[in-house]
Amino acid sequence: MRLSTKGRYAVTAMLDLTLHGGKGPVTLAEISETQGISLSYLEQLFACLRSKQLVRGVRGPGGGYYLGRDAEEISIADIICAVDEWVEFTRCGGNQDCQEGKRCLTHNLWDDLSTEIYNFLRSITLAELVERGGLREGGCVKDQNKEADMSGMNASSQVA
Amino acid sequence: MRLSTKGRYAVTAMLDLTLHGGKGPVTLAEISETQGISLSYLEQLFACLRSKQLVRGVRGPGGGYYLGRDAEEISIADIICAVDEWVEFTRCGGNQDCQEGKRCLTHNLWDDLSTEIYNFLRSITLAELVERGGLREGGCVKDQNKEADMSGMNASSQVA
DNA sequence: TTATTACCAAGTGATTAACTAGGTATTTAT
DNA sequence: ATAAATACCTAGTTAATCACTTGGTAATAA
Repeated sequence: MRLSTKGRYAVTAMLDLTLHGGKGPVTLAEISETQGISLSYLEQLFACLRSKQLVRGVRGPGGGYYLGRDAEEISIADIICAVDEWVEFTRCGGNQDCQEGKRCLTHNLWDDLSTEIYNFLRSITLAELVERGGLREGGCVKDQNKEADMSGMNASSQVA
Repeated sequence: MRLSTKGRYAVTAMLDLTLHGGKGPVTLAEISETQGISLSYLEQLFACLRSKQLVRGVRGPGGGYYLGRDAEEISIADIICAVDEWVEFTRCGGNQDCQEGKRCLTHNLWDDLSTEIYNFLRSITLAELVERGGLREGGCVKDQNKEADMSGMNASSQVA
């Protein structure tokens, strides 16, 4: 799993699309203006999203983009995987041709972690994000100061 | 939150350190050999880890690295944050000087998501990874077929 | 004293991020 | 039929980052 600013741009743009998509298609020019992302860069991101059927483009005046399917059926993982390549990390290429069991162990551990993160991101849909106006409802952590928040304590948010 | 191959290298190296750290310090040369990471690159990663007190170096023959504190008290988030800079994404710089409420909304949504991912990674310690020999079996998410699971993402496994 | 290790700094080629420039194709409005 | 607005496409470009190489210095056990 790769999680970079590129993926954030895509998620943010898709959130914008979800929020404004009710009143007809949304143009990239609008998203560019609202989110402060260059138009051509958005075009590139949306080319990726379109190839995965996450968005649907309508040409001509009055055109723009719709979500490719319901916001309930688009996960954050879908979006990030569409624009950020899934890079394979292990040297043994997924095969079990490692020299030592130890080496395979660490590889497997990472693979599991990677899968765990993926499943977590897949469990969050655009619809949920918009419905709840955020992820923290009720007991979740409030993080006004991120630095202070990281320095201590456990605030385990229960995940799926 | 930034999650790249650099962070994976660091996590893998720390896992190696946790696994072999019981019998005295572990040299970077050993990790380099076992994990297939260049020695000098490891040195750079461990300089970051050391500055955050996640590892402790011992010089001289017979030297190497220890974990900076108990494996129970080192989270994946600690490791990734040590080597991958936390890049601020939003344009308004965390301030509330956005033009529209809508824009702030998407920003907040992303911030919440980012925090959620961070909390998730913070909830997983090195000790847990090693104890359980992986993340599956019982804990967070049900066991599943990984291949079928990842069919949604572009699994272009190009290996260096 | 010597070998072994951590530690440090500078540089390199390849890749990526984010953007710019300049198009073509399709559709609506006039 | 024409013009404007939009998606869609290709090829750059600058800066940053990745993973690594080179070539050291400092501390310490044998």
